[in-house]
Amino acid sequence: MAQKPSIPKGTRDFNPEQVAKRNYIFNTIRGAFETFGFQPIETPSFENSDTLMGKYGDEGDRLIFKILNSGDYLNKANTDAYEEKDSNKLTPSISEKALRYDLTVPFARYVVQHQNDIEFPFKRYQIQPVWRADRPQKGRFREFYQCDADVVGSKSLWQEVEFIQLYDTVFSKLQLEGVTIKINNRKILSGIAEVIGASNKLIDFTVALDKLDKIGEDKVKEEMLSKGIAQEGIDKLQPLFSLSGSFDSQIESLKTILSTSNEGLKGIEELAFIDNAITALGLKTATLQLDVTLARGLNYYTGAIFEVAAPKGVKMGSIGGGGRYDDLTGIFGLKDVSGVGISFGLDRIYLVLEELNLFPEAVNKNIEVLFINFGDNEALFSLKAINKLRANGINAELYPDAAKMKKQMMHANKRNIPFVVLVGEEEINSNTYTLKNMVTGTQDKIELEQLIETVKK
RNA sequence: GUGGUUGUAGCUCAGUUGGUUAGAGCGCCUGAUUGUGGUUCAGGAGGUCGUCGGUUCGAGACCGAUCUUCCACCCCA
Repeated sequence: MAQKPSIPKGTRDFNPEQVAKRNYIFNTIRGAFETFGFQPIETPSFENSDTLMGKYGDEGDRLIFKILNSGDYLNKANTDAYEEKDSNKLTPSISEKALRYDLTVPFARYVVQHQNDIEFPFKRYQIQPVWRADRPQKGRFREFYQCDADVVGSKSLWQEVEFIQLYDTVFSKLQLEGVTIKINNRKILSGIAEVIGASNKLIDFTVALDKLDKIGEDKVKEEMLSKGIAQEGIDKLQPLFSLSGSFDSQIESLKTILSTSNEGLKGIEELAFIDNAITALGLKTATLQLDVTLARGLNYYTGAIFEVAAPKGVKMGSIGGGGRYDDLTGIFGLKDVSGVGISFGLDRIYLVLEELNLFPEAVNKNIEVLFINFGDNEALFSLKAINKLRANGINAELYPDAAKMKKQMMHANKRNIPFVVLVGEEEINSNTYTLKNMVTGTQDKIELEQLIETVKK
């Protein structure tokens, strides 16, 4: 009757080694967040559907996991929608809750709900799992962790500057050198759309533009044309496709292209400010790159847009993203609270570190000393010593059963425990301990203090 | 949501045009060795071939459905 157990597609179990590695990343990110002055909050795994639906676009709505109502949900279902087999119409009547899709929208909800208790500007960080009903593929899961840091209540561009430094700090600490922090600005994208007369098709326009390095110039033009953007408008984009070179020179070219758009010029000004600051401050290992084709999260970003690409040669989608949203809390009724934030994709960073072999050896907090169990008298004597080792910060344990010695040694070996201590009748009588080094295979009969010293090294 | 791909022992994989009791390496268990693991030697256990159904005298192999894996698209961390 035993059924073969399994877990849902796109989810994973983590063994002790994997958890240790994940914690290493979590701790690095958390440490950086805290030194930058962010404070932690947590929100529920699931929210009311109204809070999430409609915030991520149609595509986003499709990817939100809906939770079926409890009880006799069909009884209260929208019968018309049921008859018509209209899932979108039926869903709200049978599902009132949904799993968190990201950490930004729940944060906006949090800010609005607790606005009277929050001292602005409010810098919060949040490290929790999110869920998406996506088809899994490389670096894409249905359950994964996001590590977000956001500031609300300040329009200062110094925040953008700090976030770029935060990215640089975290990836440098993780020894992940050579990441590219791409930056763009929604205002520039709006400006370009305005210049080519496609203001009302901003999303279609940017989605197509975003694919430039993937499908090439011709295909991008094709897609724009098919979305109803006029040929003469597309012709005006020509200088954009050949845009290259340093941050500065791209800025200069953009000034020409966007000379007739006030909004576009504003975007350029913002980017120039950020770039000047970063140039003056310097980055440790990351590179800041202006990428006008970068178009993410347009359903709520209004200013800067960030995306972090793994070092060259690593095939992986973005390992971080973020941006400024001037009115995210507006949809929940709180106006004029500007926010800006970034996110780290833990699971993808993990894959990248694994691929590049960048996890430190020491992440695995293993037991260091195993005491062989020879019987109750010896066990009691051993535990007294173990208590002293533990008090000295040494991870030590006693094998629980007085099993065959071979079995106990084998256990130590399989767990990669570096030291084994043998305490039998002989040792008890002379108040000594036989310490065996499992790597070299050598062993010595020594006193407890000496044992502690040896293991500590 | 669209297209493709994968599934055989705990793990990595073989398995000829459908033909008897489905194999290997590694791992696991027992012993050589009752206070010594990692090496060696001897022996041993372990599979309803993802699941359900169909074709056939006969299916691990062929067909269908379904689940799962990985990949691309859409979108995204």
